Amino acid sequence: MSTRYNARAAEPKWQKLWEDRGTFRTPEPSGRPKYYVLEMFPYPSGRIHMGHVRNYTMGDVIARYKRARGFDVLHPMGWDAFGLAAENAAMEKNVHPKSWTYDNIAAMRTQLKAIGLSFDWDRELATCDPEYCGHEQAIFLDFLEAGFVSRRKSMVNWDPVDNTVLANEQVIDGCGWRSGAPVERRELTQWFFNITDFADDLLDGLDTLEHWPEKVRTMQRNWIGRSEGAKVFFALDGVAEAPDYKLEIFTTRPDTLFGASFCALSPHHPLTQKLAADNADLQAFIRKCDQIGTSEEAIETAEKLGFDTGLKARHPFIEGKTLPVYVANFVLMEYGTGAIFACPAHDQRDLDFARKYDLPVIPVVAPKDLTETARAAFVEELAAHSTDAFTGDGVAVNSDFLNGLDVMAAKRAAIEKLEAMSLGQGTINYRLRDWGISRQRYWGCPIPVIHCEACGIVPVPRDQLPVVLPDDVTFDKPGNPLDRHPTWKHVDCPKCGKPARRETDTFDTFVDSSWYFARFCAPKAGTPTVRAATDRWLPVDQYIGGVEHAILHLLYSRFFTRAMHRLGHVGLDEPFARLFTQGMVNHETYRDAAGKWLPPSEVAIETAGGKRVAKRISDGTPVTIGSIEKMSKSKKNTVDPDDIISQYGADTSRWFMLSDSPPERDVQWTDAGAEGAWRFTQRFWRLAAGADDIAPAGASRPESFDDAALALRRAAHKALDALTDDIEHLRFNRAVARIYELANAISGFVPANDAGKWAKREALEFMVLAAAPMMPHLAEECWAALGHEIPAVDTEWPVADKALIVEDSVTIAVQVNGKRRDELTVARDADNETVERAALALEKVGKAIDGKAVRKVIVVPGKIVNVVV
RNA sequence: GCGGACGUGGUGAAACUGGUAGACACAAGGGACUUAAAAUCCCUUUCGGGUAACCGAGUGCGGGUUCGAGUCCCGCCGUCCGCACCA
Repeated sequence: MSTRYNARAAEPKWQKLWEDRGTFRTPEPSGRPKYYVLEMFPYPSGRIHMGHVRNYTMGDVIARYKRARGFDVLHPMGWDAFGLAAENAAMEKNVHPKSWTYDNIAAMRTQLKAIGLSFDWDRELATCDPEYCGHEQAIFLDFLEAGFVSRRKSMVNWDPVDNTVLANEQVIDGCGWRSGAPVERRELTQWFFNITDFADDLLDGLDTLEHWPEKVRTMQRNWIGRSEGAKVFFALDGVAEAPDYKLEIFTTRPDTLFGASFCALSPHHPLTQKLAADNADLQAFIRKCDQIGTSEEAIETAEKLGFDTGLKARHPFIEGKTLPVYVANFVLMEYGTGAIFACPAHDQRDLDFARKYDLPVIPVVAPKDLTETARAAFVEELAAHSTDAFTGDGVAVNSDFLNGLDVMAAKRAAIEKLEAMSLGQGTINYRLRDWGISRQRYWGCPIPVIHCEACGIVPVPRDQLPVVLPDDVTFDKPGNPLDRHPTWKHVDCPKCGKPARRETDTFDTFVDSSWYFARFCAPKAGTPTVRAATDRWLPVDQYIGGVEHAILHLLYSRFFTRAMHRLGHVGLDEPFARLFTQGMVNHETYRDAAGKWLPPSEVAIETAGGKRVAKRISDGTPVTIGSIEKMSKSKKNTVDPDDIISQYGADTSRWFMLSDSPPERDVQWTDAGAEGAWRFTQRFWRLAAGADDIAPAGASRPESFDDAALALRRAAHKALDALTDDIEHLRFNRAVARIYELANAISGFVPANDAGKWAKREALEFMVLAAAPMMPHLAEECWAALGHEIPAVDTEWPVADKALIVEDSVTIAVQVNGKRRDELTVARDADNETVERAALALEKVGKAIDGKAVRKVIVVPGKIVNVVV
């Protein structure tokens, strides 16, 4: 044996062996239980980063562990390959998005393979592959036929410089994230998935996802934002062009209608727009509202502003009463109907507005159980002075037929009355919007429809799929290259044969990632999915990824699965049975004297007088050590996995990513930590491969063991048992600690006889096999050195002997008045009386009792004795 | 503002359903081996007092429940995340 473990030589060797043997190829149905492990697939940016290493290592540990436990494992990998970055690269570096993307994929595949991940590479796919696109287009056509898709005008964020639509998250402080130009609101005809039709189902489904983080479920619940209430129609006086105009509003508090003091319209409400057409003051007001901006700060400090339209709305319940109609900056067109009725007494915003414009405040709900006088005082105070609206539960007052009812009952009664009068109806409103999927981009999956003057929207016939992107495009001009391509969009209508126009918008890339998990079940099939395959593998048993996808990707995938279920592609609604969101990888930041960010590779850290001091390696100038932040290019605090792997090996990186921090929390990358992990791989190697005082492989178990050997066996079985449980629960940092414990136990053991040698081999084999999912290459190397022909990866997971885990005797703490005074070793099954007597006999206990009368003795078997005096 | 998570040594963290707080690792200090260094091995390391045995304090702060609280309850303070004029 050489004295050093050479990861650089060993790792490729074992990777090749696994590949040659087809070890990780997904098995054909075998009757064994299945397990589908999936990590969110990456965007092929060109380089793997440490976050990927962490994410994929966690998945790999599970995949390898489940494989060893006898599961048929599906563990695929692919590429979320469409997206804007490829077009930006095309513009900046003059490379074609396609070659840029596929080159990146090739580079990243090589990097991922160097980590030794147990993917079935035969199932690899990229969402930009024409086959994948074609199947996605077929699913879209299915959705279209099934009525899950619609096409309508909607307001979008339009970047006037880049000539493209921006997603909400691409708008920063009202400007395009790339161009910096102020974003315009523009009305555009767009394709939508009717996700709101599934809103209730998506909401209810969350209750079944018990193995999802509560946090993610809450976020989705809030995002869907279901609220029950009523639509109310207010007849308007003073709309000259439409005397019968009815203003439709949404409210969750129909019980407060008797407290209404005004109505308010969004600046973007159609009626507002109509009124503004010949009203310059209103136009100016609308402009003022739009200028306030969308930053959090602006919204938080924004004053309530209103513009009196002069219109009057007729109160639905009070004959002859009218309410002024304002345009107000705090009313959003995107929510509800874009118009409200305001009850200042019971809504803070309405109250702020009413106090500012001196509108009436009419309390119609009072706290329960107030005396007559107290209630009158409450009403008086709220109406006249208070600046705090009363939003709590209570009883209706000043509300005619609602008086005396509590809020819930009053809501119901109000809705009933509105419905009877045909002035409104109970309704449910969602915050969730339909999913706009049109993108005016080149590098995406083309939407497979054709626009014909005569026939309208015509789906591309299925035998003409996939609609592929043209290669000959230019990026020298802003806007969508598909749109200005000389020939691509010109096609004959499949229905009437006349010249027609291809849809030039492409899908939002979230569409691509909404079904890839289903495609992985049968990635080569001629149909988008194969039902037998999705039935066999879905749901994904363990899905792992970052929390940043808690809402969009996961919600869209849940929607897709439901829609695909109705069409028979899959047989279930929820694609991901268990979800785990892992934390980020952080690193210290460094800046030079000029405040410029420096990468860790250019900085040397020294410890002087207990303080850490940083210097620039090149010239020794001082460097400021900054805060610990998520690794990012902008702050240059990144560590390249390739560098780490070439320096220490993949197993060291994997080990370090799993140790110390709980997987759901952020982990800090430190050089010292990485070195520590590397030192341990070496120690592990010396311990396992260098052991010359162990029994031969396959030797039968001795009849008896001396105390030291028995203690080692106990330690080994205990560590194995605990580690197995830790991996089952994804507590990788604890699993790592168990390996350290076991290694420490083995290090301190010297066999005194053959039984001892046998015990040491057993412990070493446990250690190697238990570490194998985490450090697979090192484990193989050690396993072979221990004399095994069959690779560790094909060796079954060892099972701990429960009899060895339970100790015969236990050490328990003895407390006096809850304070620990001594400890006591007793037989595991000693009865309470014996334990109590032994505890009281202890010298230190007697001293602590100090002659006082013992009032009570609590004995918790196997845990503790507490003497109360 | 609303919702959620969290707060434990110099550091990352353990502590299952209330039962010996600090496992395991990093860092630091000391020692062994070596001509020397690297590597390795051993020891110390929650804080305060004491040579020591030992004593006292200790899981953000203040209360409470309990024989017993890092863990449960109430009220604060702080950090992080999500949402946000949602009618």
